[in-house]
Amino acid sequence: MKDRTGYEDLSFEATPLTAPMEDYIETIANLSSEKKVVRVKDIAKKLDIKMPSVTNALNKLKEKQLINYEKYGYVELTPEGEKVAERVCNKHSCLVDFFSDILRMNLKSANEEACKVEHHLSPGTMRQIQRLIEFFRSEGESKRKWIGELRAILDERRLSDLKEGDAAEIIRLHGSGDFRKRLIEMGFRKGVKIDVVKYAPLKDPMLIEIKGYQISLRVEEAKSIMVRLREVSDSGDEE
Amino acid sequence: MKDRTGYEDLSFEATPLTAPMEDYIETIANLSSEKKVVRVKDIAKKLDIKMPSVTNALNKLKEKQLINYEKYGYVELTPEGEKVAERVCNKHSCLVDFFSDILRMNLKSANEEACKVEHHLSPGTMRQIQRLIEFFRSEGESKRKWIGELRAILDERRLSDLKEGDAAEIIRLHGSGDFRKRLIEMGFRKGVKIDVVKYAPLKDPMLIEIKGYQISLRVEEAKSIMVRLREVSDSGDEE
DNA sequence: TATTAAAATTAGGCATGACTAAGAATATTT
DNA sequence: AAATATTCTTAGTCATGCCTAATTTTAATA
Repeated sequence: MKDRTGYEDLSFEATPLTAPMEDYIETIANLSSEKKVVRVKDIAKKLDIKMPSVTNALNKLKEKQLINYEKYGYVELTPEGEKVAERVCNKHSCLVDFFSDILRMNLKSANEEACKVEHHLSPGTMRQIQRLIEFFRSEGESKRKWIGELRAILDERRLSDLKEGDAAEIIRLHGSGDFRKRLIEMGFRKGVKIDVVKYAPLKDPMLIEIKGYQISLRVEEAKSIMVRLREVSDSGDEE
Repeated sequence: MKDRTGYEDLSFEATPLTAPMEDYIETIANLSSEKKVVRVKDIAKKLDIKMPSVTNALNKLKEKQLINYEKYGYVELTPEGEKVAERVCNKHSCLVDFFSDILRMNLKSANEEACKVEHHLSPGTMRQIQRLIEFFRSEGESKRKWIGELRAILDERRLSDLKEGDAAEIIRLHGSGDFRKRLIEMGFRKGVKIDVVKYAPLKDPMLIEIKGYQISLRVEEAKSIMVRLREVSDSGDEE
């Protein structure tokens, strides 16, 4: 910014932070409430990047006066940085609430999705989402029934959309006669409980547990099995 | 990808598109339904970037076989590109619906916000949002009342959050006695209608029309005036 | 057809933000 | 205290995706 006023740079108009920079601030804030001191190594690990990238970013954040940081030293947010952190963290947790409480996604997915969009939504939009959440949470007799209806819809998934550790209950079977028949023979019926044990490395065959037996299903097959989430909720992340 | 199978590159695993590249595809799709032919200049204008940037991007998209494009020629999506476009456009319109119908934002804001996040949400999340929208749209006697309640909440804004052209009605006045008193003298009372005429270039003083008079208000002042949207809805984009 | 105007391209730059390789500073151990 | 390990930084590279300036191609007009 040109110094046309005669004042020092008072940052009348702070450059808005880029998404990655917001991520750094957020991570630093999280780490400092977890640990005594925040180190380059920790940040690198949390963000899954290499240390030199962190050093580089820290120098930029220092220039913007968002952190206190000396070479080889620990990292701390300045009051200004704290402000930014609070804004970002509020967005994040508001979005997590939206994804988990309203859209009924599991916490892991909710967190991932929040991370991806939190840098891109305007305050106005966040305010509206906040209100939506509050409305859902506020009590009300008739409201409860309605929310139950909505949840029944949102909790219905294809078996293939579940994640490791998710627990569900069969609602119905789609698909053509042949495979469907085999499923029924194996005990896939409405009301039967299913647990997702794990996915193969490439995420294709999925291993599920049903009635005490473990069965491996191709994802394509699992798509025809509609289930309702129990306990932990979820949303499929991949198509 | 290394050619370890002996096959040519069949793109088993197409590189996922970056956000800007998805934007190009989306823009091309939109333009081709608007116009007879799609030209570099049109794309540049729509995305508000310069032509060389477009040329550059088109060459990359051509390599990925998403568009047909010869030097100095028109641009067309390949069938593969159409698929991508459909995916992206579906996301976009689903999000617009969410922001406008559910969060009650005006179309312009809804579109802007959709553009910003459409590249970052997973298919699983989109599916849940889609269901939420469908649920809101499906009819139901008791549901209507409930939705009305929600809208009353979501349609409440600070006057400062409105956009040019928005129409609203005063709900109540916050703020301390002095300024509040002046407002009341000027006719700011519950139920009175207000139109936002325009904002000054820097968005600070806002010009509103009330009871046939035009009044200029500082944004800080307008924050203390709570209104309910009529007709066109909106969400404030700036803090 | 020659000339001008518009559109598109090439070439070269720049900011971000990641990386590797190598070396310097700090901590830890012996 | 010296030796080793860990942590951190510097220096230099690379991919994206934008830009400007200058040139070339195509289209429109005289």
